[in-house]
Amino acid sequence: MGKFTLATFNANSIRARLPAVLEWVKKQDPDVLCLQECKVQDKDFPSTAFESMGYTALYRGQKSYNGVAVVTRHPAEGIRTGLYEGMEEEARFISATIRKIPVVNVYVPQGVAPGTDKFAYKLRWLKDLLSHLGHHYNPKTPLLVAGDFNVALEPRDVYDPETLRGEVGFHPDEQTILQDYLSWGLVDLLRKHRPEGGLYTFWDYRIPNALKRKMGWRIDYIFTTAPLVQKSKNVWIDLEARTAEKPSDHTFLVAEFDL
DNA sequence: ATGGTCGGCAACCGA
Repeated sequence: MGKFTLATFNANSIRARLPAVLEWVKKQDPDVLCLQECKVQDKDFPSTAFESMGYTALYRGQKSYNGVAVVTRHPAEGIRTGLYEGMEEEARFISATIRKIPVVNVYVPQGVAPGTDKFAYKLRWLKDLLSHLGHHYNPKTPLLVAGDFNVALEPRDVYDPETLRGEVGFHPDEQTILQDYLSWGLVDLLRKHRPEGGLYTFWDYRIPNALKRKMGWRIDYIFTTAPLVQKSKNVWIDLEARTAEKPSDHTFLVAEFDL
């Protein structure tokens, strides 16, 4: 028995957010932090900042866009980058085994708008991620899948479901695929613990005072399989992290386990 | 009230 916490955060540039992320890590002391949209090439990733706090950073980035990282204070093995063979540079997928638990961290394509090539790519990416999970893992064994999925699954996951229905991020074609993740055996840990609406992890910068006006989306997830659902003690969205001087458009989602 | 995002990176693109 022992406490184990995993958090996920779309940083929208790890370099712009580094002081806030370091402060959060220092305060919350997570075992594992999954980051998305690091927006930094590997040679410039601020790994020493995490190392000085006793963590190891695993990362795959590219210039300007995307980029994922797993920050861990335990040894990691079996590190994989790239959902597709030969597409590691896309920098949307990183996985590693930590304390014998496979951890998969993803930044799902945003999709732009239904009907576009990028939307079709998003749907394919979501399907291929589930295929990847099915090929490599078993829902009867421990598995953690975290990240920015860029999809709100249900009406309670957005501020105005009637208006937003059919838009990118709240489209039935996206939701149908994400529902297949649940059918396969993944559990949306936030919803195991917190069924109420109004819980969001993303606020569009383009909507003024979106946080204050409660105009958010819940598009970040921590999924896990049955053996870890049993050991899941609590899940929360950390809104205090949004009070930073320059907040990301997302905030931290945290899951605590008793392993 | 005649404005209204952010980050990367160098003119806009992506979110």
